[in-house]
Amino acid sequence: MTGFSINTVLRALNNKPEVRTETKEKILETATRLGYRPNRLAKGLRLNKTATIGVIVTDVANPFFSALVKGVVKGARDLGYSIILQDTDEAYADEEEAIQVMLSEQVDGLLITPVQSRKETIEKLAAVRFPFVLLARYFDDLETAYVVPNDYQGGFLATEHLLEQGHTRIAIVNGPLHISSARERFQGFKDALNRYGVPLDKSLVKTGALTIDAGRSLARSFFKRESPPTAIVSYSDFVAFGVMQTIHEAGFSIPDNVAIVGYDDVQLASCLKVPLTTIRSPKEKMGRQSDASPRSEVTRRSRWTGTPTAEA
Amino acid sequence: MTGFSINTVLRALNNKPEVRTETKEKILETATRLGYRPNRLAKGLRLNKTATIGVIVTDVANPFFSALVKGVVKGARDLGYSIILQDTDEAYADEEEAIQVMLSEQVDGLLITPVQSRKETIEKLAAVRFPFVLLARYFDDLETAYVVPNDYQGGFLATEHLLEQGHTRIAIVNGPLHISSARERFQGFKDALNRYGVPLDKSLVKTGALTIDAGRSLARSFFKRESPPTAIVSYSDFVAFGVMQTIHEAGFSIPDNVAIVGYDDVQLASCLKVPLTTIRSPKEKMGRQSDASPRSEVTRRSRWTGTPTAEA
DNA sequence: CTGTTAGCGCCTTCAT
DNA sequence: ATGAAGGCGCTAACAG
Repeated sequence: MTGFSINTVLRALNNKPEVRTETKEKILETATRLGYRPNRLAKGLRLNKTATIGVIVTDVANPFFSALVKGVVKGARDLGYSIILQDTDEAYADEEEAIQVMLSEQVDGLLITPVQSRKETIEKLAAVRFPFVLLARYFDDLETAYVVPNDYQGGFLATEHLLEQGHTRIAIVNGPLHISSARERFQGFKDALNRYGVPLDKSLVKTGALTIDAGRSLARSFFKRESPPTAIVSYSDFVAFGVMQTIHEAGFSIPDNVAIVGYDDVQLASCLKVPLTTIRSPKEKMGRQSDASPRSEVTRRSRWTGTPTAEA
Repeated sequence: MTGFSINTVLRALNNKPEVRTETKEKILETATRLGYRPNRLAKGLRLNKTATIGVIVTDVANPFFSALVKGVVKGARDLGYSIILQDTDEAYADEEEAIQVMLSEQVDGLLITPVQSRKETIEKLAAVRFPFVLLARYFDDLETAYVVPNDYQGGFLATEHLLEQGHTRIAIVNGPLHISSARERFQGFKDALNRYGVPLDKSLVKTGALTIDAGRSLARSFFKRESPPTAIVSYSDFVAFGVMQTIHEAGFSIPDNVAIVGYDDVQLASCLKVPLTTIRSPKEKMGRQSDASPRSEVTRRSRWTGTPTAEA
C-alpha cells in the first residue's frame, strides 16, 4: 500500500533504526489507518518464543487460587505476557493433559499448582529442562523452582494461637497429606502441640479436605464424640467455611463453644461475623514473584517463602 | 526417522484414512517414542484457527467471576479449546488493550464482561464482525450476542422477599448504573417497591459499589441517619460482605435489626452464619453456554437468560 | 497410498 | 536505507 516491501514495513513497525524516519512515519500512519495488528502466532513460530505462559491451578473457584491467578495475570501483563489458564480439579490426569496442551501451545513457561497425587509429569518436565515454577506446593525430592509460603510456620502459628488461648482439645481438618502444604502445616500443628505439652489425639485429626463440602463432612465426626474439640485448625479458609457449617449444624457457636482458625486469608474471611482467625499468606506477591521466573534461570531451585503472620 | 516424508508422517498423526495402517502404526510408535507434540502455533497460522478463546473479566478475584471463569475453562477444554485470560479491573483502557492483545493472539472468539464505562471497543468489535459474546452484562443499544441472567427479575425477587417480610425501609447498595445488571436490578427494585406501595426513598439508594470495600463505605451513610433501613439489597454477594461489615460496625445485628439480601449466590455466601439471602444466578451454565457461541453464528444476537430463583 | 509444492505472517541474513 | 530469499511447522491441493 505504501509501495515499500513487506520487510521495510515490518522493520518500520518494529521501530528498527535502519529505516528512514520519513518512510517510517508514512508506514505507521497507513498501518494504524488500516488497523494493522501483528500476528503473534507467526512471530512465535518464527522466534520460538510466544510471550505466553501457562498457568495450571487445581481450582480457580477457590478464592485462594483466584487471587493467585489475578496476581499472575496482572504481573504477566505488565511484562507483556499473556496467560493461558487451565484448571485440574485436583485430578492428576487433567494435570497431565493440561501440560501437554500448553506445551503444544508453545508457552514460554509454566506455573503449576501440582496435584501431587503423582509426580511423574512434573518430573518429566524437569527432566527436559522446560522452564516452570511450582505454585503453593512443592516436592521435597524434586529439584524444581517453586514459590510457596512458609506453611510449617503457618501451621505452627495457627495452632499456637489456639494453645495460647488455653485450648487443649484442638482438632485439625487438614488437606490430603500428599500435598506439601498440608504436610508442612500438619508438622507445624504437631510441633506446636508438643511445645505446649499437649499430646496429639489422633481422633482429632482429619485429612483430605480441599473443599467446603469436604470440610463440612470431615468435621462431623468431631461432634459425634462425647467431648468435641474446643478449637479446630482448618487447612484453608475455604475448608474452614465448611467446618463452620458443621459447627453450626451441631448446635455449637463460634467462638463461644468452638474456636476456629483458617488459612490463606481469603478476603472474604474478614467479612464473616464469627471471628475466623486466619493466617495471612501473601498471594499477590506469590503471583508476581513467580512471573519473573520463567525468564530468568537464576530463580530455578530457589525457594521464596513469604512469611505468614497471624492475625485475628 | 521412519523414512517417510513429513506429509505422510503428519497425515498419520492426524489419523487420515488414506494412510496404510501399517505405516501409521510405525509412525505413531516412533512419534510417541520421540515425544512428538504438534505445534499449535503453526497449525493456527496455517488454518487461521487457533482453538483458543479469549476471556476478559473485570475481576477474577471476585468469586462470581472466578466461578464463571471456571465454567468457561472447563467447558472450553471439553471442546478442545484453550483459554487466554485477562482481567480489566473495571478499567476501560485495560479492556481496550486486552482486546487488542487477544486479537493479536488470533483467538477464535472472545468472551467479555464489558466495563461499560464506554462502549467503543465493543462497538468496533461488532463492526468488524469478530465473533464474541458478552458475559453477565450487555448493551441495550448494541446488537451483540450476550449471556446474562434475568437481572430485572432478580432485583425484583430480592426486594419482594424483603417486602413480604414486612420491611418498608429498604435500602439498596447498587453497582454503577452504566452496568446493565445494576440498572436492571435497580428497575426490579423500584418496581417491587411500587407493587407493594412503598415509596422510593432516594436517600436509601447508593450507587457504584463493585467491591467489598465499596459496599462497606457506601453503606455507612445509612447508619448515620435517625432511622436506618431495616433491610438492604446489595448488588452482589461480594458487595454484601462489605455491607455486613458496616452493619456490624454500627452495632446492629443481622437479621435481628437489619435484613440483607445479596446476589450471585457465591458459594461462600451459604457458609455465612448470618442469613444472607441471595439470588442464585447460574454461573456455570452461563460459562458453558457462552462457550458454544464463538463457533456457531446462530447464537449471535440471541439472549439467553438463566432464571434466577430466590432462596434463603 | 505416498510425495511434492506452496504459503500462512513473521524475522534474520545477505545483497544491493 | 531498502529489497529478496529462506524457513519456523503445519496443511491443502495436486501429482503420481
